[in-house]
This record gives sequence, structure tokens and C-alpha cells, in this order.
Amino acid sequence: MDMPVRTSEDVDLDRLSTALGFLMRLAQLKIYERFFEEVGEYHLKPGEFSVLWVILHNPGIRQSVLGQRLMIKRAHMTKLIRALEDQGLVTRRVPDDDRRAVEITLTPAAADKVRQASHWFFTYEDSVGANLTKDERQQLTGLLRKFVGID
Amino acid sequence: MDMPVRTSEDVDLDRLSTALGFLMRLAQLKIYERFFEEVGEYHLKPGEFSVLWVILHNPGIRQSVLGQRLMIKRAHMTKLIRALEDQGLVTRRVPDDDRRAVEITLTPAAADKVRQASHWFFTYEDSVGANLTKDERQQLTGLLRKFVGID
DNA sequence: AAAAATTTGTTTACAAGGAAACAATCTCCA
DNA sequence: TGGAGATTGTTTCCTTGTAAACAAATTTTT
Repeated sequence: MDMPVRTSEDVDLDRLSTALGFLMRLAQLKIYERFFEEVGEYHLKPGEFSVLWVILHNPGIRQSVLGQRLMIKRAHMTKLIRALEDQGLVTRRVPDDDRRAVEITLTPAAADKVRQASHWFFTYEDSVGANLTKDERQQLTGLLRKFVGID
Repeated sequence: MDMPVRTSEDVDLDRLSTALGFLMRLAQLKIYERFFEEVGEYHLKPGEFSVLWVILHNPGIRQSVLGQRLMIKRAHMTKLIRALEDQGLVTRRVPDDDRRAVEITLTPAAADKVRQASHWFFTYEDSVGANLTKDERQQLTGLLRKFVGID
């Protein structure tokens, strides 16, 4: 008699279980899941943190450049930046040499906040590969860097 | 004089460039981007395909089990299944031994369609790691499998 | 220099996905 | 047996992110 599977461990994924796209999706969901469990005192989502972090290290960066590097579309970047501006975390400035563009800078308070949050953020990031050995983790990071084209 | 960065290659990501969560997000976006460029004749999104594929290999699977395995939340699964049902691809059946549950099966037409689409899907999946060597690709797959806990 | 094409950011409308509250059913235990 | 609690799926509302149309400014062509 042909019983339907009842537990998720019994599910037959067949070739899906070696498909990079599928594995990558599961991996990212796993990371984000734990991230939100532990957001801690800094109420920053991963996306917000990475945007603020990059602005901190590249003051006066333009929205478009920021978006290209973080793979965030322009329409969405507009909303992100406005939300950050509303929280008093960033300032926008239209430069004289190109009045279409917008240059983004952190407010001093935000710079402090981001530097502090970064301790927590990178500690969390380090804990992410806890079920891998140190070597495996490094290998994975290296392969992903090559895969996405970060030299 | 302190010029703001103008090109995305010049952006300083600092430690973000080795953060697993960040790299994983970029990797996934890269995969999906190319996926949608090449959807071909089967108008299936990755999520839809993987759901249909798993139902094909586990006929009569319950929504909840399907969701657990693919990491899709119940609320979202309800919508996915209804959409597939509206397209005539799946049938829902409430089993006698648990009248809360719903067992999902592919219609014969859908089974054919999924089998055919799978050729294209897995060909695409194989092409995904094209900028890695065969060895690296295999390593990456293995590490990801371990990372997400697929034995 | 004027016209055409491109770039930059914004707006609007929409799709994907999740959280929380809910109803129905099932399980466990006193 | 009869609650109390857990599970399953659905609904409603909300967040995140995208696509397409647009306006303003810049660059390229002629």
C-alpha cells in the first residue's frame, strides 16, 4: 500500500537536493531566520545594516552606486533612504556637478550607532556557520566570493 | 581632496565582503536574475517549479509537510496551492484519517509538464556555476548541503 | 547649438512572502 | 468522557521588493 509521506524528513527531493539555487535559498532563509531571533538592542534589519555600513565606509556615495553594489533596485533604494532619513540616520545632498544625483552621508549619531551595531552584526555573522568547521566556513566564503564576482 | 566614490567597483565593503549572509544574498539574486531572463517556454517561477517537482515525487504530500521541507510558511503555501489549483495543475483532497489536512497531487497534465520543464530547469541549474570549475561547484554544493542540513 | 539618447531618482501599482488571529479538527490526559 | 492543548489550513493585514511610466538633468550626435 502506497502511503503519502507524513514527515518532512521522508520527503524525496530527488535532484532538487543538489540544485544550487535551491540550496542557496534554504541557506539564506536559515541565516535570516536566526538573525531575526537575535536582533538584540539594535533594531536593524540586515538590509538596513548593510546600507548604513557601506555609507559609513563610503561617505557621500550616490544612491545609484550604492544600489549597484548591494544589488538593490533604484525604486527600492529610494524608499530605504527615505526611511533612514526619516529616522535621522542619513542626510541627502544634491551635488553641484550633477544635479540629478543624490549623495548620502551618515549623521554623526548614526555613525556611532552603526559602529556599535557592527560588533553585534559581525559576531552574529561569525556564528552563522557554526555547524561547519573553520576550514569549511572559509572555503564556503571563498567559493561564494568567487561565485558572485567579488575579487 | 576627499572624493566620494563614483563607481560600484570602488565601493569599500570592508568586512561585509566576507559576511556569509551578505554573500548568500548576492549569490541568490544572481541566480534568480539569470533564471528570469531565460524562463523559456515553461512559465514557471523557481518557487512554483520546486513545489510541483516535490509533489511529483511525493504524491499525496500534505501542505504542511511540503512547506516544512521547502521552508515555505503555511500562509504562503495556501496561496501557492490555490494558484496551482486554479491553473489546473494540482488537486486537493482531505484525507479521512485527518480532516484538517490537505493532500496534494499533480494532475496528469501537470505531471507531464513538470517532467518536461525539469529538463530545462536542471540544465539551467547546471549552468549556474559556470564561472566555477567543476570541482569548485561540487565543493560549493557539498558545503551548502551541510550548511542547511541536508544529509 | 539643437535634437536625441542616456542617466538618476521618484512615483504608482503590483507580486511575493510573513505574522497574527481564527476556526476546525485531532490528541492527550485527568 | 470531556476538557485543555496542539495541529492544520485559511484569512486579513503588513512588509519587502520589483516593474513600468515619468520628470529632470546630463551626455552624445549631428
